[in-house]
Amino acid sequence: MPLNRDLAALFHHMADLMDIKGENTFKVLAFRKVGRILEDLTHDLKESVENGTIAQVHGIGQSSQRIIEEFVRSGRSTDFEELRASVPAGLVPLLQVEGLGPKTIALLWKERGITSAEELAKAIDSGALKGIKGIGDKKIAAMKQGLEVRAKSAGRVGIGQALPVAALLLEQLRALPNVERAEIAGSLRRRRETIGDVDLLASVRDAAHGAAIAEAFAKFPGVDRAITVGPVKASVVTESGVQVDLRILPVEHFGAALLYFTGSKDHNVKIRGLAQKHGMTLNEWGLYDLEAYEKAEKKTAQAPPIKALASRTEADVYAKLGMAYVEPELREDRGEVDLALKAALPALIARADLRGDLHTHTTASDGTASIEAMAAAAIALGYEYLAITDHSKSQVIANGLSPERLLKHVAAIRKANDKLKGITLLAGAEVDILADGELDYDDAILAELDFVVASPHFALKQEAEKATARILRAIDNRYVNLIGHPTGRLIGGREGLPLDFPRIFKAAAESGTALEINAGYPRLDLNEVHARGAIDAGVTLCIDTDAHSTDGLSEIDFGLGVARRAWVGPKHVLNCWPLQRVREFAAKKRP
DNA sequence: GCCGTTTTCGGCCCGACTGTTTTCAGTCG
Repeated sequence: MPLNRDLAALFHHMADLMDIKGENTFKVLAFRKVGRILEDLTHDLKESVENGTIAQVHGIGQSSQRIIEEFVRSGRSTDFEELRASVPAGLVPLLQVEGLGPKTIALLWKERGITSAEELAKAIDSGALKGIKGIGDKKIAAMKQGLEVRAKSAGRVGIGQALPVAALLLEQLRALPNVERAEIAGSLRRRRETIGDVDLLASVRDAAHGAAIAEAFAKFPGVDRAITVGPVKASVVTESGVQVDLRILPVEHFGAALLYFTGSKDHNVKIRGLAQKHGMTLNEWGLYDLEAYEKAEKKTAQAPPIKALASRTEADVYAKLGMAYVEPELREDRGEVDLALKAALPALIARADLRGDLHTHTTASDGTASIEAMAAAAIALGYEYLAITDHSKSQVIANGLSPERLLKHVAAIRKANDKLKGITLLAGAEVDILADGELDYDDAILAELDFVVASPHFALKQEAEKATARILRAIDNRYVNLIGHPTGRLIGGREGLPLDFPRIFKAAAESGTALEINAGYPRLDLNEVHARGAIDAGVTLCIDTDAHSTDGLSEIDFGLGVARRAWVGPKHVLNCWPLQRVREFAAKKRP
């Protein structure tokens, strides 16, 4: 839904411009919030404008509504254009520079006429920044470094790259003396598909150990340089260019700190507001009685000297706020707080709910393991069934199977299945959806299979109408049970097909065709927004690894992360169902 | 700009760290 994305970007852009202009902070925040709401919206904005539902969205007021309506109607916004004309465009990217915020950028603009990163770099080198009140030598040096870092790094990194970095540091952290417990927090714990920085949390029995831990952390192998190092907090940049923030807390405050450091920021704001409403205050040290907290004598980097109402575990804090425990993947201020207050949160899918994997490869095409080896790995994971779905003939590079080879492969799968105990193998294929939506095998061949995955692999730059028609045609085929990685996107790589999702969802739901959440990084396709939209439209999802090796089968967790962030439960997911129901699902579509 | 079992006006989460500062502003998460 490019319109949603464009408008979300517009609101973020406007917020940036207003920030630099020095507009009221809360106004800026309001615009950022609208931007975020639009990003998360699972239905098409054009529709919500036409049927008036946009006015009902909490957080979108009259002003934003007016901007949205104008943009949907005309593809432009006069408010945005006026705003853009009043601030040099080159200043906006400077907000991404570490250590540079709106106030400093405005100051540089006003005092030295700087309007871009290039001009700032020149001014730093020529010494032109000297003498500005409030900007000293260290600040100038920090700006110089910030500009250099930005030139090198690509910003957010994918979860597939960030998780190994975090795991390595976590291991070293846990090995330090006096570290009681260490955990991943932040957006990585919430399983966002990309990560701005890695957040780690360590607890100690005695707060006095904090400084030594922070210093040791700043010198871990793999750490390139430290940004800040204090007794309760340290930030470093790794050699791979990822920023890692560490927070150190006494054990009795671990829960509150984990909650605070896991975020999201918007979730935190919401529950802190809730605390306030009940005469309490919530911070990273704990949940406190507001009156007692205000009277207490507080010191920087030390827990307040009063007893917390809750602080040891996240569950304690939520309970004291009158809420059910909220899983990290749900903490995005997407309505989870209200539901937690009513104890009405959805049951999320978990690893143990999965009964099989319905999209896997073997040595028959481009996999590295035999049918038997894949089956053994699936048994080890506790699966009840496994679909073997090798590539079809167009995938020449992947050693795709000709119809003749496929039929032999099917016979081999059935033979292996007869011998195996403890698991059922389904004979399948991952058949290419050609550019016009035709499938890479004839129906007569597909009819021989137990389970058919159809996926787009090439021509992934088609425009929306053509791409949508292509996938719809595949869904229309009675033998197709699952659309694999429906868009073909790659995180940090390619955009993928710009599908008209409402139409895809409708067709998939009506025809009894499942849509995949491909768990392989960097695919994660469908993404969380589309997965949520799919279940809202009554579509059955399927979470598969697309494994090309036995190890690949255990890479399911990224896919589960996407699903959980999309509020997906086991009832929505085909491969959480018993085999008999999976067979019925497939049979129902056939004549 | 957004919102309302504290409010249609007046609030809007909270603390750590850094740098340039004699008591605080800016940035970050």
